[in-house]
Amino acid sequence: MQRDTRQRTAIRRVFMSVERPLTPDEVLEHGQRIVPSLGLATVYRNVKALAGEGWLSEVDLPGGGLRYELAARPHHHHFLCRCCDQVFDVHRCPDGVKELAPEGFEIEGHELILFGRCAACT
Amino acid sequence: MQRDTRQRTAIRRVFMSVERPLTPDEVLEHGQRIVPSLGLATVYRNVKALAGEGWLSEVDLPGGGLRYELAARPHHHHFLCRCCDQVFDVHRCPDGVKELAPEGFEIEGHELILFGRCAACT
DNA sequence: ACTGGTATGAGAATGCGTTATCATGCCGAC
DNA sequence: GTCGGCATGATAACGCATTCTCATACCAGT
Repeated sequence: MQRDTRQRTAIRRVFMSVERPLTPDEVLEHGQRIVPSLGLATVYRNVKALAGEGWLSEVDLPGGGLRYELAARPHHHHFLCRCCDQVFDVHRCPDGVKELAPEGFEIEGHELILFGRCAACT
Repeated sequence: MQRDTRQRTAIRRVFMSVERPLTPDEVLEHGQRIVPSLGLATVYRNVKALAGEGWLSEVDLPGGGLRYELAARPHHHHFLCRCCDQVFDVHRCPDGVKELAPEGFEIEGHELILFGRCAACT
């Protein structure tokens, strides 16, 4: 059975208040502002559970380490700031992606990552 | 000073004969067909050196672990086969990528990754 | 061919992200 | 409020990619 703990509630609140994918470390940092005793293991456990039940989705970007974001977001892509390593959402998507694959290749999905400097780092 | 060893020559030949990014393990596997005694440490050393001198470029895709490819290739993107984990080149690029960034964000580069099944795995 | 010195290779060691351990805390049904 | 049992948290352990170690091999200049 799924208990409703302060920690789990805090982690959910973190994702609902931030509109970008977070690493477990970032979740920990934000979550400790709500529950100071929050531990990293708890973050991993809950984030994995929330992804398992479809509430979060995994975001696998270059640079190692999975990030997580709310699953209930429309199709979008990501901007990775080379300065602060934060990831931001990009809500537009180029047209014609499906037509880019070589002959005989079957496209199931795509990911577009923009690299650069975010507004705060410029 | 840079010596011209059988191993280094073999590694260069591997990249010149394959038109897709390779992981160190893939380089080892292909290279051992030329120099059977080739070791993984040597692959890592040479691949890093060749990237340092600009002959190879690093390809950082989701899924962990850097891949390498010839640096002297025109702009292109990648197709990651979810079945065999090989990466293939995609030579076309969607238009208007530069215009996708949010206000105040400065784009320095972009990477488009297609996921699916390659021709051999279909 | 000789020789100095760099490159190699097998395995140990490292770094890092993630997961397991287990005593303790706290949720929630009673 | 009491109590059983899952969740938590500090830390150890793990997996994996990558790098280091060092004795040996083999380029390259003579």
